[in-house]
Amino acid sequence: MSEKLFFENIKGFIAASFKATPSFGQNLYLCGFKFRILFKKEKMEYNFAEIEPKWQKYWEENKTFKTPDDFSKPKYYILDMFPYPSGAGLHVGHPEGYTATDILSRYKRMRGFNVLHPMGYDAFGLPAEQYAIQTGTHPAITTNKNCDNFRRQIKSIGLSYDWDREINTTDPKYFKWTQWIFKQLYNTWFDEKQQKGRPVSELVVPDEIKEKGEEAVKKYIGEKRLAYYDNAQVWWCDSCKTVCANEEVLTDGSHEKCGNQVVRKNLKQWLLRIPHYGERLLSGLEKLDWPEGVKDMQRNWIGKSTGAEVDFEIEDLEKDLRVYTTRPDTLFGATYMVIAPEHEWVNEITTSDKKDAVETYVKAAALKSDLDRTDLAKEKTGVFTGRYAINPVNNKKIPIWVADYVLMGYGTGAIMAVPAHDTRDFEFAKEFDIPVVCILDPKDVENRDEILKGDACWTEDGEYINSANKETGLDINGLNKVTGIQKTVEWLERKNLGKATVNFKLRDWLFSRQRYWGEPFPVIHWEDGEVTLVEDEDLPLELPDLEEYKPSETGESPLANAKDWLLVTDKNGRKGRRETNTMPQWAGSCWYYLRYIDPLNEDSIFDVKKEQYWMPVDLYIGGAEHAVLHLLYARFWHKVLFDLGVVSTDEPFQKLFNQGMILAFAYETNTGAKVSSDLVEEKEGKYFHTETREELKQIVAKMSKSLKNVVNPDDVIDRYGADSLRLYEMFMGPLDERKPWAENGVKGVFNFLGRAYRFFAESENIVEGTEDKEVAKLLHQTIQKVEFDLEHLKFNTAISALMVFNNLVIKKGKVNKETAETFAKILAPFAPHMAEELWSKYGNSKTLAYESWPAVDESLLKEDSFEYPVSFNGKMRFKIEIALDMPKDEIERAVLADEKAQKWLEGKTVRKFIFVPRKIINVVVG
RNA sequence: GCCCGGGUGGCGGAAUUGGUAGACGCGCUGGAUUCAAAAUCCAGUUCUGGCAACAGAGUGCGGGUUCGAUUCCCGCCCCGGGUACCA
Repeated sequence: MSEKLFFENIKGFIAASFKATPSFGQNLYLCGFKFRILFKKEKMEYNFAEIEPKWQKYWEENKTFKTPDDFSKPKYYILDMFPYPSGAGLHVGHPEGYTATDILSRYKRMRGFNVLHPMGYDAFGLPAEQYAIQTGTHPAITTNKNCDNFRRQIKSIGLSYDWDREINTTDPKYFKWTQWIFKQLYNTWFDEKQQKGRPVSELVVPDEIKEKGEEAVKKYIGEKRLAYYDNAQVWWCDSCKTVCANEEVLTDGSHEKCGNQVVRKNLKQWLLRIPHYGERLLSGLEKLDWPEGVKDMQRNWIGKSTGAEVDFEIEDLEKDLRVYTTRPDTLFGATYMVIAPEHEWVNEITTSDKKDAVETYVKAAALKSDLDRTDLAKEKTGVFTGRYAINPVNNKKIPIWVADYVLMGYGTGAIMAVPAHDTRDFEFAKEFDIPVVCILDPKDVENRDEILKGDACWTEDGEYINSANKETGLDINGLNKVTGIQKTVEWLERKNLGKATVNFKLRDWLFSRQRYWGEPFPVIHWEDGEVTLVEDEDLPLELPDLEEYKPSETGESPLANAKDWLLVTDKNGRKGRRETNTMPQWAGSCWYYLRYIDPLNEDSIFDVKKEQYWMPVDLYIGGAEHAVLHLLYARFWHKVLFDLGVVSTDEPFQKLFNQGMILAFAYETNTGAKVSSDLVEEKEGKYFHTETREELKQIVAKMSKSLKNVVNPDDVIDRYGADSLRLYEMFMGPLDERKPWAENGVKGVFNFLGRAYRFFAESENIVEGTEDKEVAKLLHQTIQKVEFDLEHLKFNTAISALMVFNNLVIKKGKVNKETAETFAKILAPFAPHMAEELWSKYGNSKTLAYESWPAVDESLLKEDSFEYPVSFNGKMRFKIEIALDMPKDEIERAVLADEKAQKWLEGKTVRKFIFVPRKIINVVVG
C-alpha cells in the first residue's frame, strides 16, 4: 500500500477522533506527544506516462492539427523528408528532424501562420520485395504493417502532423499521379532557345524530316522527348537482379543497396533527359536558401564546363576529328590526340599495320569495368593508331592515340592532348615519350625552368610563349589565360574550325528497374513497334498480384510472368505487351510534397488554387544523404511541371536544412568483439563488461545492428516520456552536426522537465500580484532568446534558455499566474504535452496550440547600467558597474580611480584607454 | 588529388561573429533528506600552484594582424562528408 493510500484510509478515522481534518504531511499532537505523520505532502510528481497519452488522445479526437485551406491567413509549409518504412521501425535518428520541424510548426501556429505540416511514407522499395521473394507475402502487406508501426511510433512522439493528409507512394490513388507525371515527361520536349520544356504538340518538325515519312517524324520527336526508351549500357547487380543508376554504384564498383559488385549490361531502359535542364538546375540554386555545401555538391554533380569544340583534320581521311576542350588557348601545345576506345571511328582511323595492337587494346578496355579503369588511374595506358591529325593553329602533324583515360560519355570522346599544361596528358606523354611543349610561361614559380623545358606540368595562368603562327594568323603570345581563350575561340569561329561550347557532367537519368514493387510504367509496346501510353482515364495502372516475386534470369522484371496483366489487345485486334520495368524509388519522392497540398483529390493532381497558396515549401528538413539525387531529381520534375504550367513556382524548396546524423557509442573488447551497450558499466572514465569485468573500448559510430548500439525511441519514451525524447533530440547540439546519443543526456532534460513541472504545476507556487522584477526581466529575455533561436534553428540554446529561466524561478520560489502561463506557452513547442497539462491546470479549457506567442515587453529589457569587464593589456581583471549614459572621459576617470585598478596601474603609465559601449573596457599600460 | 564541413573542460556542447572563453546539461566531489537506498534539494567543479585571497597557462599545431583573436590572415596536422582520369 502506498503512503498516500494508507493516509486516505485512516484520514476519516483521524478526522472523527480529533474533530479536525488533517492534511497530508501535517504534524499531529496526540496526548501530548507529537506524532509526525510519516508521509510527506504529496508533490506534484511529473507523471509523463499519464500526461502524454492523455494529450495525444485529445489532439487526435479534436483534430487539433487539421490544416484548413484558409487562404486568408499567411501560410507556412514545413516539410520533413518522408521515411521509407522499414521493418526495423524508427531509430532515434528519425525523430531528430521531425522534432525540429514539429517545434517550428507549433511555434509558427502560435505566431498566426496557417501551417502545413504533413507526413507520409516512401513505401516502394527493395526490402519488402525481397521479403516477398523469401516468404511469398505480398509486399503491400509488409509495407502496410510497417507503415502502421511507423505511424504509431511517430504519434507517440506527439508530433503535430495533419494526419488527414497522410500519403503513401504505394497507394494507387497516389501513384496514379506519379504515372501521370511520367506521361507529361514523355510528352514534353526541351526548347533550347526558350530554355523551357514545352508540349510535344508544339514541336515543329522540320520539312526535310517530314519528307522522309511518318517513321522519321516519330523518331525525330522521340529524340526530343524528356522520357525515352532505348538500349542503354547499364550497371547490373546480379544479386539484386536489377539495374542500378550510375549514382547507386559506389566508387569501388559495388551496389550501394547490397554491396555486391555490379557488371555492365545492355538493356532496353527508360531514361530521362535531365541534362537539358542542367543550366536551369544550376542557375536556380542561386536564389535558394540552402546550405552552401549542398549547393556546391549539386553544382559539382551538374558539372558545367565552358570550352570549345575544335575540328582537327585527319591525315588521308575525309573526316574531321572533333574534340572538346576547356583550354582552346593551349592549342599550340597540343602534341598528340586521344580517342576513347569506344569511339566510333577507332577502326577507320587505325592504320592497317596498327590494327592488331589497337584491337587488342580496345577489347581489353571493354572488359575492364570502370572500377578497374579508375583503379589503374596511376598508370596511363594507350596505343598509337598509326594515324595523324593536323593541328589547325600551326598545321603540324600530331599522332592520334587510343587510350582509356578518355571517356566516350563526356564531350566528344576525343581530346587534344596538351601535356605541358594538363596533368593527365603529362603523365601519358611521359609514359610514351611524346614531346612536351610548354607554351605558357608561369613566371614567378620555383620550378619555372623545369616547366619551360617540358619536364614539369603547369596548369595555372601565365603568359603565352611559342603561341603564334604566321600562316594561320593566330597569335596569342604575351596574353594571359582569359584573353588567350577569348582570342582563340574568336579565331576558331571565324575560321569555322570550332565554336564555344558548354558541357555538363550530368547524364541522362536511368529511370527504370527490373522490379515488382514500384510504379508500373503506363506504357504499352505494340507488336508493330509502336509505343503508346495508357489513357489518363485508365490510370492508375495497378500492379498485378503474383505468386512468384523472383526476377527472371533474363533480367526482366517479375511482371513479365503476369500474363493476364501483361498482354493486351486493342480494339483493332493488335497485340501489345505492357512495359515490365517499374519506376525507381525516386519517382514517388520526386513530387510527394505537391500531393500533401490536396491529397484526396481524385480528379486532378491537386487543386490549382491550393497549390498557389501553399507552394513553395518554406522549410524542408532532412538528411544530407539526399543532397544531390533526391533534391536534384525533384527540382528537375518541378521545373518541367512549372514549364507546363502545372505548378506556379520554378523551385520547390525555398529553404533547406540538413540535420546531422545521430551516432551512438559502441563498445568492443580487445579482440574487437562488440558488446551490447546495456552490458557496459562506466567507472572513472573507463568501461567494463558487467559480466566478464573485461575493460572495453568506447567508440562512436553509426547506429547499426552489428554494433549493437541502436537506440529505439519506444524505449526512451517508456523510460522518460516523449517530451524528454523531443527535448534531448534538440538539446544534444546543433541540428546540422553529427553527434552521439548519450542516455545520460536524456536524463538531464528529463530532470529539467521534472523540476519545471514540480514547480509550475504546484498551485502554491503560483501567486497573485505583480511579478518580481528579476523574474519578469529574465522571462522576457527568455522569450526573445527562444524566438531568435527558433528563427535560426538553434534549438539547443533555446532549450538552455528555458532551463536558465526555470532555475531562477525555482530559486525565487514563486511566480504570478501570468508568468506561469507565459512559460507554458514558450515551452509548448518543445514539450507540448507538459505545456498543455500546465495550461489546463491554470484553468484553460482549450488547447494552447493556437494561443498567440507572447510578445516581448521591451520596457522590461531596458538597462540603465552595464557591468563592464575591465582588462589590463587584454587580460580581464575585475568588473565595474557603470551607468550607460556616462560619458567616456568620466568613465576613464572612474575606472582609473577605482581601488581595484591600482594594483595594475602601479609603476606603469596608461598608454591607451579603450572603451567599447556595452562590451568592454581595456586599459593599455606599459 | 580536388571540393565542402569540423577540431573548445572528464563528456555533449555555449560564446547573437573582433570584446568577460567554458552558458546549459551530463559526470564527478561534498552536504541535506532517509533506518538505508532510489528520487529530490543545496554547494563546488577548465588545468597547474596555493588552506585561501590570488597568480600563471589555456579554444588542434606554428606564425601574423590588433589595445584585444575560439572568431580575421598565412602555413601545417588530424577527423568527417562528397567526388574521382569530366579534357
